[in-house]
Amino acid sequence: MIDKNSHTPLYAQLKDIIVKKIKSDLFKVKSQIPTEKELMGEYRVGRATVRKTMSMLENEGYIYKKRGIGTFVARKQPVVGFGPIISLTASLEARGIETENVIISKGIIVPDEKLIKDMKWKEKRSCYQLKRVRKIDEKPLAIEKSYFSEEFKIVDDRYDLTKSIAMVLLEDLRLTIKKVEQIIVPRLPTIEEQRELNIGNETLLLEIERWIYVEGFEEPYYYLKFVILGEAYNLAF
Amino acid sequence: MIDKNSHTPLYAQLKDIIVKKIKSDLFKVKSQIPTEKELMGEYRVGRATVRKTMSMLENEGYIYKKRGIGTFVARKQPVVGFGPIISLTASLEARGIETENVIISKGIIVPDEKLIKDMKWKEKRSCYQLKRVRKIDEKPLAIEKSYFSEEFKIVDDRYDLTKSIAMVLLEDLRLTIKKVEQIIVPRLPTIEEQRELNIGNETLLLEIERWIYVEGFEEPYYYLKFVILGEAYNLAF
DNA sequence: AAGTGGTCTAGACCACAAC
DNA sequence: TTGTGGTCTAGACCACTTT
Repeated sequence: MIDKNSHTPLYAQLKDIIVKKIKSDLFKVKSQIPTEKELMGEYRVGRATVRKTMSMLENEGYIYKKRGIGTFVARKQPVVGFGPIISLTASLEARGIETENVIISKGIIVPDEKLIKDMKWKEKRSCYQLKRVRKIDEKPLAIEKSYFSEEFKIVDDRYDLTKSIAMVLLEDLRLTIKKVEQIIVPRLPTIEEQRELNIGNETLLLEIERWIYVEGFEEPYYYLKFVILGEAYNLAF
Repeated sequence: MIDKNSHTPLYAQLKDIIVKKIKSDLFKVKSQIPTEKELMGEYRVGRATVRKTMSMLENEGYIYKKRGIGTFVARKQPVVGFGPIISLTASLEARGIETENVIISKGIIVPDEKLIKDMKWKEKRSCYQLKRVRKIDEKPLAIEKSYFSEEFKIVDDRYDLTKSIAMVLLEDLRLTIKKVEQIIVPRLPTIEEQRELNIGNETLLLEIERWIYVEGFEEPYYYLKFVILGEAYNLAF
């Protein structure tokens, strides 16, 4: 199994072996994998080697550990954050990660000058606002604010506001997307964000603004602004 | 400095110390920090502890190592998760999809007025262009054109141009990303694209333009324009 | 040849969870 | 009490870079 004379480090060889076993369902999701001691014996390697392997697998999101209990398979694919194009919800779901959306506030507001400009609207009119917090395993991951034209507001009892707004746009309202603009800036959290995300003042965030234009409307139909934990992509959930 | 009776692990204490020294400019960016042996002596800890500390600092993007030379300060702030956002390669690889990059053309060009505008440059100067086709299982998936300032061109024999340019930016050139802008427009292919991607004239493409700004430069450092098969992604924003 | 980081082992003690 | 993962040490050999 492991070639000690190979130029490939033992931990890398061991990692490949474990990944293959996970992908082939020999090690099933949520089930326990052999203990460190067992792996040391089975593959004739030292504990540091086993732990290096496990550390890498944990960082990539394949496994998670329970102190005093053992090591378990998290999923068959490594974790990434959100893809370059698709939505956060979609890309997390595609990897078997369940996210929870908690609605903080919703309703019609009268935007101030700054918000009008941020939304790239040409004139002032009221709009519908939705604020949500995205959570994974009870841990807050992102804060999201969405804005729509009031005339296109999503009626609360007709649509599930805890689902992807994007899917509502495309599938339920049957709109055709004409253009998407997006700006991403890394920055430090505000006091409010520190509280809402339960983080310190030095944890880096990604601030993402997104404008979605649909057929038939000159101005952006949907403006989204959200902050997400910078290290979200390698969190081992 | 380090309290061996504390409940905080030694590697965590050491990490805090190093981070503070980096942030306070005691360890300056790009300068070498003490060797592992020196840190072992100065803080009276074992090598595994030093290496655990350094490994965490490296993962967070604070430091980088040069084999046989030493360890250096990369930046004063940790790196955030831009990889999956700006690198198609990274996000596909994370799903276990292996892609192949074929270089179509490369070299220095003199941009015309339109390209200058597209790149968001303020004045005319020559630039380095790289055109690649991304393939999965021999099937063309995307056509990609990258543009850099000529002065920052990636020297062919130093970097692997079939890899993710974004990762070269972040990891090899050790640049800090300040902002990413992106525009996505769904559209039908041109005749040329139909030929290059081997598709019909009704296959939907996504045209993606991306500007990456890095610390120290006002204008975009990197301009990318690519088209990708629409079916490659679910348009679920 | 000397110095650096990369890999690896053997062994120790600890905190935590379950029986 | 037993077994798990968490931390830590001392020491060894290696590959790589510079002198």
